[in-house]
Amino acid sequence: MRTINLQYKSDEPVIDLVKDTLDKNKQALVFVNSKRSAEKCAEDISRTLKKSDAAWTDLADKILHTLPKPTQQCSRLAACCKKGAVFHHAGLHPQQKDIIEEAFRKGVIKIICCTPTLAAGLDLPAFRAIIRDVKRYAEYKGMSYIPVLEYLQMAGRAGRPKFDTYGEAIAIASTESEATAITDKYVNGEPEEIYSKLAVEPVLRTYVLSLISSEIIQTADEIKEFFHTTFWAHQFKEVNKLNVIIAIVLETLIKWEFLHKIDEKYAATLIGKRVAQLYVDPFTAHTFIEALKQTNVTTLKPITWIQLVTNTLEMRPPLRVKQKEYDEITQKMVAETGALLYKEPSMFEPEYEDYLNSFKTAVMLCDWIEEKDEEYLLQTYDVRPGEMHVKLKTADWLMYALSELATLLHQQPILKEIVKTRIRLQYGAKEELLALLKLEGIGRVRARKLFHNKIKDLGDVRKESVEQLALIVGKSVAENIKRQVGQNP
DNA sequence: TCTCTTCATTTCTAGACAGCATGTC
DNA sequence: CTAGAAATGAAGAGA
Repeated sequence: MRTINLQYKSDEPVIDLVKDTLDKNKQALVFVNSKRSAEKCAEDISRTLKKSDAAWTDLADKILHTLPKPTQQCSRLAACCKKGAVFHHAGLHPQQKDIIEEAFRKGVIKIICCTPTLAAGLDLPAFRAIIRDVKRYAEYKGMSYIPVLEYLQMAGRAGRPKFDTYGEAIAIASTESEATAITDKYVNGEPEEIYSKLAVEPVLRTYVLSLISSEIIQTADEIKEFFHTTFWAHQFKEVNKLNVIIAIVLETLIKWEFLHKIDEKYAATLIGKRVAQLYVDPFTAHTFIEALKQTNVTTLKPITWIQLVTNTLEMRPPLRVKQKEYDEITQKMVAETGALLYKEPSMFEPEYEDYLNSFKTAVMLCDWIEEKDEEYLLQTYDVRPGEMHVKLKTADWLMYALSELATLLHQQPILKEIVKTRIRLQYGAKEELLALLKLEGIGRVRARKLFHNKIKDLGDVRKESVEQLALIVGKSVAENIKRQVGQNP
């Protein structure tokens, strides 16, 4: 440790440190514990910065125009960017993340306020890593200290090997006692043991099925042997417990008809093999199959399939139903109950809350396929573009799995509906646009424009002149889609 | 009396990853 | 099961 002499001494240590960093013409990452804090912190900092720069204005402009319509988040980010300080967290649109990361690497952007995302994933070194929060909210625990490993990752961002001979990792304590706690736990302490991801039962299920399906292992003994040699067993000292879990997993996989057992040898069934290939949690697959079997009794709507997908482990964490929304969401759920294949658990069951949360996620996705824009989703559901992106990706993957299972079960009419819903999710478009979306180079925005101009399907595209089309979607796109419908522009 | 500002009190919410899969009636 | 931001309420200043 070394002592830093700061010429600034306000009651806001982060800002003092940032100013000092800028005086030295260096860069800093400021780590905070929530997305909101990251945004606010960046705003607070940018407010104290007076300089402006053409490069920053250019970046801000790019940031503002990554989406067809900028969200409030976009504007805030752009405003900060004009002063050379930005925020970064999982809610940002992937393109905006790229812009920021690149600008920081080039040294254009000097300050990033971020959540721990930035420390774990990519390699973005800075002269200073300012760790403002060493505590973070954890459910049932309140504010609690983050793992040592995470601290080390953040601290490890300090120092740019090519530019600096050293780096500074600075943790901020608000009291003396907190300062000693930080020193003991993080600076002098040992990182806690990492436990393998296999520890989670769903993952074990998936692995067991996949190993048996690919005939790598077949007998119970081989299975045990396999897992005992893994990293997981190494960490997880209780061998008996491991065996018990494996036994349970095998039993349930047989019950769900993904495995069968002949002469002490396990083998995957036809469906089991497909599930293994799809790489979804067998439990998810099982619930999908059960739902697909009983679809003839209900009214089927997009929300039917969407809820099926949102109510899975893969889609965790779901959106959270906020206090204010509670009544509204409950009412909606009652209204849609005829279209839902997972029925709600009793209000007194512990899973009721989870059920509502996943239902809210489903409702949000339904708004997306009704062509609501990102700003609306942000305001209404508090989903930011980046989180939306992740949700859509997993939802798409699960919808694919669902459609494959429907094929396997010979549910042709249902399959059609599922596929439609899947495409609508990919594009965020209403059903009426599906025909146009088949064209390459046409997404939700252009399809909507065309539709608005009475061009509603491929036949209409054929009938319309290139010149007319060009007025709507631009010359090159117009020529492109004309070619796609088999005409020479 | 009304509007705007400031300060105190209450209410509300809170990070993020990897893993992987195709073809359409 | 806590910290900090946002929302709300109450009090004060000025026209």
